[in-house]
Amino acid sequence: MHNRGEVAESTKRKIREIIKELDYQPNIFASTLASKKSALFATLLPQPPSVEGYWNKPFIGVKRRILELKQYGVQIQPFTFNQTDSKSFVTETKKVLKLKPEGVVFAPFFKKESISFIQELNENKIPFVFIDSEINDAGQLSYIGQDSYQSGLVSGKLLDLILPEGNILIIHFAKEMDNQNHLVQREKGFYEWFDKKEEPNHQLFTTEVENTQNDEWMVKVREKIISQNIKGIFVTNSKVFFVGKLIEKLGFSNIRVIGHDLLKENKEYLKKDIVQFLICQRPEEQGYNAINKLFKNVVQKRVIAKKNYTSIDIVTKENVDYYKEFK
Amino acid sequence: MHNRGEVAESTKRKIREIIKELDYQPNIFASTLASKKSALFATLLPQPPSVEGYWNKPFIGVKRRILELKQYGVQIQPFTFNQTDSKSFVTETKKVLKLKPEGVVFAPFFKKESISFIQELNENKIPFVFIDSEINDAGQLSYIGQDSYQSGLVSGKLLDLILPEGNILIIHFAKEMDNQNHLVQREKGFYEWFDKKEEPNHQLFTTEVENTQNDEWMVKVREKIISQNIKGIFVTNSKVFFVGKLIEKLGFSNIRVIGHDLLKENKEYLKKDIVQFLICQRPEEQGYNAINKLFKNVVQKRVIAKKNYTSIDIVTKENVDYYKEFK
DNA sequence: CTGAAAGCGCTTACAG
DNA sequence: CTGAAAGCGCTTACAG
Repeated sequence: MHNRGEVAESTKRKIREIIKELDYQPNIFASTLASKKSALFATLLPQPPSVEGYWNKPFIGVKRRILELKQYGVQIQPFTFNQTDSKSFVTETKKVLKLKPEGVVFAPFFKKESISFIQELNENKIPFVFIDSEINDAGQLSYIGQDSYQSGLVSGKLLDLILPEGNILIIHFAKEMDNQNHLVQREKGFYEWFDKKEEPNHQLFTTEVENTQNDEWMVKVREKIISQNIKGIFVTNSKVFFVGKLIEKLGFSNIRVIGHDLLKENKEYLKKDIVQFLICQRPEEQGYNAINKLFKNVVQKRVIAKKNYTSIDIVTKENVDYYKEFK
Repeated sequence: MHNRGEVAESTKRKIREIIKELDYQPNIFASTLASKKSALFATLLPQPPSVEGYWNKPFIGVKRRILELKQYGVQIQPFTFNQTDSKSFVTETKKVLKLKPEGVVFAPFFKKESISFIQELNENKIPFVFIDSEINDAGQLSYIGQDSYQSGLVSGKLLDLILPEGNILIIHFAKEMDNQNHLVQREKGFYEWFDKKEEPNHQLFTTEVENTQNDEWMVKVREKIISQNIKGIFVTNSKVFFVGKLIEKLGFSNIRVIGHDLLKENKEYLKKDIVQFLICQRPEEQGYNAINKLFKNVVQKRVIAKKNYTSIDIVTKENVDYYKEFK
């Protein structure tokens, strides 16, 4: 039945008929119990700076699916790198390759460094799934995450909607921002919204904040807010709570703020009405799905979709409590 | 090990220790393969008026979970009733009771009639799960659906946000609206938003449309729009496409519209910018979860959460394409 | 009460 | 090449 050697075509047909007639459905429990397959996967994700950091969330999803798949003999070896240090990323990719896993889930955080990693993965025929940000046509099995450009567009629309007048400051809290593709895309989408407006009534400015160890960055941003008549701020990643802190500390009022992701601190600023909208992307689900796609392809030999865009959730003070991590 | 008769306390302890030591995890495949349990569930949901109707969606989720659970021996008997006829609901409840299923998923659409059904279910000790709308403390195993009051509040906020001036019309496309609790709750939440505003600048009106067979209702609503200076419309259920039709037909401009649920027609009006926001609730997920909760409780004897609120998704032209039915 | 055997529906190594 | 047997890790009816 399952392609064992040569069978006469007529017999094949007969068997298929019987299968159809009886509506035969193989019992997956008996099947997996008897087969005893196994697989080793690796994950390579950013190390969250704290237990409240964004990257804990995808990893929660990863662990959850791995736990479920233990029964199938699937194992995982997690690796993490430092978000502010592209060299640590390279070091870890080498460890991954040395392990020779049967599949890899990773965030192509640093574009340049990711490309050489991908080349090696392809050479070794190790299937891989992108999570969080993507590189087009790199031979990936699948991408799991937001459409960053479109999410930028949504942010633009919403900030425009709540901003009667004044200018807008886009803040990237990141090092090597140009090497981080999804931040670039979010900014692009955001600009696009205002570019296509017929009667532009806001001017846009962009700034990068690389270091938040001390409060120096606040001085600079404050300066910009005042000199450029900033009334709206868009933060391109999950670090919008820094802007919340700035607003609280310096006592600004009437500044509208949009950021990303449901971190605990971000949620607090949402509830305090200092941040008006958070754009969210179900990170636990992403981690869960990334492992699941790998499993379905590698172990179950199924074909899977190349792009798996997560929803672009618009979260406000009023609906935030209904976005929980898994059910 | 699994509570078979009397075992000495000391032996029990020893066994538990060994279990812990080996980190023993029972193999669910072997377990379900050997046990051969089975269960029969019933669902009682509204009959969708067309293949595009809302109630197809929860049922897609129901069928999906049932298909997965076939392996566990779970079977389902679906019943449907006519949304505009509470008597058909009563008729079907009788059929359900006659079947004596081991669990029921149903939408307590008509409050009064549901209460007597619930009484019988409780008497027969048949566990049941509410979907879509809920009745408090009725002995349900769980509720799966939105927090309708809160979702009304979100609608209020959004319509307020995009409405510089003018009045608001709330339309219920429903018969026996007072008997449909979640519509009442949505309206309540919606009003609440405007009630707590410090400087009210919109007046609210409510109307019910019971019959959409012909276009008579349009005449009446048109009259209201003009005489009461209506600039915003909120439709409390998935029938907002009717308002889209009205606006297209009568050529109104500058009316802002908010409604519910991602029906195909609603989506079209969203894309045409005739409807500005749709509040959504992941209906397929709800159907899937409802069956799953029943399964977990009845077959797996697990304890499950009493309230399972779905997220209140804010859907616009820009993010609509990323809300797909299941992944 | 309790130990040991049969069987759940498959897969796979093996003998013929 | 192909049929029949062993075994996956459990549950449960049964004998003692």
